[in-house]
Amino acid sequence: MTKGRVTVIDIAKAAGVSKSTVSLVLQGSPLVNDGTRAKVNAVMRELGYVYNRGAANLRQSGSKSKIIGVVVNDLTNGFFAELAVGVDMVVQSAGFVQFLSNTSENLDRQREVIASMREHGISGLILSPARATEAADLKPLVAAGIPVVVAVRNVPGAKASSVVSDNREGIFIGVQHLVSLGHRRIAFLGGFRDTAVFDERLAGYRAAAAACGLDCDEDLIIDSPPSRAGGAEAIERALSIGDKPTAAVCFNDALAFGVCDGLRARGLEPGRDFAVIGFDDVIEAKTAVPALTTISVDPQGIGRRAAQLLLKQISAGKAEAEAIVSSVRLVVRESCGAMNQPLQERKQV
Amino acid sequence: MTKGRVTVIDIAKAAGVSKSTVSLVLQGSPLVNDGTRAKVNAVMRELGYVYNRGAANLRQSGSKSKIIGVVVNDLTNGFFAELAVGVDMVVQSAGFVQFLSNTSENLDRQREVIASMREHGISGLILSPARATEAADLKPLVAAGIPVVVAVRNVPGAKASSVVSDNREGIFIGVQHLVSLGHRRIAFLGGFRDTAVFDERLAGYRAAAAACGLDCDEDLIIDSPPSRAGGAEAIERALSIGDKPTAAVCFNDALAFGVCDGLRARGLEPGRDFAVIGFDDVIEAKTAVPALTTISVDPQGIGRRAAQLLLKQISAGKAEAEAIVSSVRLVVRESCGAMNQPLQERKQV
DNA sequence: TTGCCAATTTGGAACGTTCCAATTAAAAGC
DNA sequence: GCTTTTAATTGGAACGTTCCAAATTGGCAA
Repeated sequence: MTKGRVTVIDIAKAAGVSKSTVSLVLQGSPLVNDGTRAKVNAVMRELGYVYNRGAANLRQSGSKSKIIGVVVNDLTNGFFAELAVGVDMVVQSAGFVQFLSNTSENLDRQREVIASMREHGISGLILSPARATEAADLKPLVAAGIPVVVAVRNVPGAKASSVVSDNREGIFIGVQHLVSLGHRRIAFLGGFRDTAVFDERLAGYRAAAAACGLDCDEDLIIDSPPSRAGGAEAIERALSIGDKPTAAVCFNDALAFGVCDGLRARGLEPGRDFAVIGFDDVIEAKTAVPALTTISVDPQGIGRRAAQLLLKQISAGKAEAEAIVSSVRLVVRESCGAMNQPLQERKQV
Repeated sequence: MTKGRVTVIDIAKAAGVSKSTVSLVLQGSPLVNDGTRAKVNAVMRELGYVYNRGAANLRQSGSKSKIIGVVVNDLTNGFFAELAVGVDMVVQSAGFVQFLSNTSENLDRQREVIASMREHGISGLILSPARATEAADLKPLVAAGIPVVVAVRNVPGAKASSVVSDNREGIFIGVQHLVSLGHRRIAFLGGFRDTAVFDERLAGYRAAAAACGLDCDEDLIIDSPPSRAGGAEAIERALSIGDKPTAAVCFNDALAFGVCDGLRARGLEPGRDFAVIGFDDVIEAKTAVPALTTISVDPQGIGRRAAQLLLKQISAGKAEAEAIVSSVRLVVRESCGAMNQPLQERKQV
């Protein structure tokens, strides 16, 4: 209840030392005598001192702010929430705090948020970019020597590190699984064609088709918004072509649910009459009916790895960009129809 | 690519004015001549100036930091993620940024995180407290005159504002609904007895029982961890008593799912042989089988309100504590059995 | 001319820390 | 006893901003 806040000078006065000594104690310097250190610490506790990081950052004007920025495109989505949690885990235990903001896929907001974080002197940024983010959006950051790690979605051309899941491989094993269940006409449904993730997943589809000797009919590749509604729309189009598919790999789980809706609207039961595979393994995937077969990625793991990479770059001063791909795995549930097969066949999967 | 970062003094030199003038421009003061302002702004853009909020905060040593801290107990849980998003929405549009951290229900971590936020000079805190948080944990904050709003869970005895959902009313209407479906033996399952939320919900249960003329048998009140496993355990105990219940209101949705598991393990089908009502309306509630009848609360709305309240208190300098209760509503789905009833009866619900 | 007013602008002194060079105190070497 | 070494401490100058009181304009009435 003194006038203002209690500063290092107040501590110094009360402990009978100089402010410099108090500062040394604060930084855990070995130069200071144990007795003095104890005394100073005692006084600090007594007076209820709280460290002013702002002032400290000002002086040691560098990347020592102990703040790392985290910007995600959709925190409502459990996937990205998990990502943020993963980041928080490693960031917190390294004594940093995280500035977290949500852009809701809005590029302008993303710019604002990043600018604001710069003003606050973040020492690094982890970004799960909003759709259509360009390298130019990250340019000022990297130019200022602030390490940036993009996660989940790549930003083409950006000179930043990245941690993304193995999109190509994921769709590849999905298609492979469907082929092993006897499907030959397999559609690739959903997603925006102008995104890097789409490209990678489509590449996986093409590679699998080639590997399994399927003819890769362009009619079977259908883009649409990666949402539930987009899924219903996509399956509608897929079933309107001449030589109909009997199975589909979907851009993500939300879209796969929409595909299930669309199938039912046509009187087809997903998992029995048509095989569906999603991507992401969101939390609802296992409780939905039918339970969704999907490609599981580990968002929390991606978050952790992104944070580790960022911290490494921060402490290294300046490291060159590094790209990590996080592996994925197929989770077989009901929507692919595998559960309908006789047991001896299922064991082969 | 000059030596260090570009400061207000660099701008002043380049624009041929004094640093004070630049500062005035920065703050949008009406004192400065339009021509000068334009000139300064141009130079700032040209030199790539970035505002140093840390330095500013240092001078105007007050609650002007434009940072608000948000601490949630479990970001993995979609409920709290939504809360954070709600907060972010209003906080961002007020020109603040949010420091978000996750405590994972860990009290020590919560303390660390709050301390860290204080060091960074947050101008307010929104806290969804970890279990067993005590008023003492918030004491230093409020003593320092930092506005605090607790959300979702109340902290008994804390001199802080709060935004919580109407727990009492929620369980009340849940029980009432079950009674309207003909149930007389209704259990209250799950939750930790030492929490404020438990008390409120139990009070709702008791009030509804009294209002509907049920005999409120203490055997029907069973506490357990509010998790899926805890639900299975709770229903097990509930069905082992002499005069078995035919329905249950559950502490939350996760627990309700566990109750469904436990019922099935006993050969009972939830929704047909036993009515189950959850609380929270998590995202899986509508896709589960049977779809869960539950009390819907609006976490994003709570977040928004909490943020608005906090901002109000920040700008007001010092306002006294205020308590907001956020209303809830019953979402009737399948697990309560209402869908099995003839249509004319359902309309009464 | 002189004085006065409004409109702009400005130099320093903060803010709370860290860092540097310099100082002091005590111990050690000759 | 005198220098040298080591250990511990210290004052003052930064850091980049805001704020205050004061100064500089130009116009305009007396």
